[in-house]
Amino acid sequence: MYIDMKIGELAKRTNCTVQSIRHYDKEGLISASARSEGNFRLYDRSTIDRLMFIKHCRSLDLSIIEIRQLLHLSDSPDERCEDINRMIESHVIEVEQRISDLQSLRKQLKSLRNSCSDKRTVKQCGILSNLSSHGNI
Amino acid sequence: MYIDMKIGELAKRTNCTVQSIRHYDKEGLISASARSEGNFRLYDRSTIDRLMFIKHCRSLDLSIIEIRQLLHLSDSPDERCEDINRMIESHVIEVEQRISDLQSLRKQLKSLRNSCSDKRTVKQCGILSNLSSHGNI
DNA sequence: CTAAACTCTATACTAACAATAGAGTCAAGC
DNA sequence: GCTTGACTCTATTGTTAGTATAGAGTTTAG
Repeated sequence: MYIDMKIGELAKRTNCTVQSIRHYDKEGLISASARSEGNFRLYDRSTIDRLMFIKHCRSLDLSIIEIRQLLHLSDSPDERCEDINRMIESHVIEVEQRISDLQSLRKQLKSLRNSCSDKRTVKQCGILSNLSSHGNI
Repeated sequence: MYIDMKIGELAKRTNCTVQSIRHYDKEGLISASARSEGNFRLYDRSTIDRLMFIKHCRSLDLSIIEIRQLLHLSDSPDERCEDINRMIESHVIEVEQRISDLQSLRKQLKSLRNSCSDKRTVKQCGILSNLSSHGNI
């Protein structure tokens, strides 16, 4: 049951790179259950779950700091979970803000792109002249 | 006409910070027309335009490398401007990809947020248990 | 001439890793 | 037991576009 594995096997099983596991280790998100005589990290199976949790959070673009908080909270199962909700809520708001910034950016870029065709020279390029003007496009 | 100004005045006129101007200087996007006896950077007025151009590009999230290419191209006014068009085009595509990534992220976060209410404890928290499960939400 | 305001270079910091160097460890086969 | 190849270790550097310092030197107004 308590099979220890080295970092390479953990990496394969979780589809992480060895470096990022070491990184999470250094950041305190996971830790080796032991070290071999030669100082190799040895992990038990529960680390797989923990790492999958971390990967899932990262895929949602939660920061390492936020993940650390979540892992800390999950070690205090009787606390109220308002903090978790608040974190996710503010994360949603951030993401929505970034989406709307990017949408406005896309609009500007598209209008920029339409201001020139390939056949002109740089001197006549509508893109460059638009970028050079002080006002907005 | 050839009024030289020091970095602080240039910063005020362009609404850049002094540090970012020095940064652009180090990156080769702008350069001082001269130095004072005491080694202060002295800029002429045309640098204001150049800096506004840079700011405009940065507001469109063009990288410093891309801006350097644009500035280089605008020094070769007789070249064809395909490269400029291509750069903007691929930038649009990148931005659109990022938007769609973020939209899917928002969807996941919202569904996550709906999986728990404030009144529960961490132990019962739907968010944590969702993050812990291996599959997608 | 002094003091305040400004500027200089160089360095470290931000996020989340990836890449590398140089050294050491482990496991299998002979 | 020894070699060899695969693996792992720590530490350092790089990535982006700046921001924030430190400590020293310069300029300018009064």
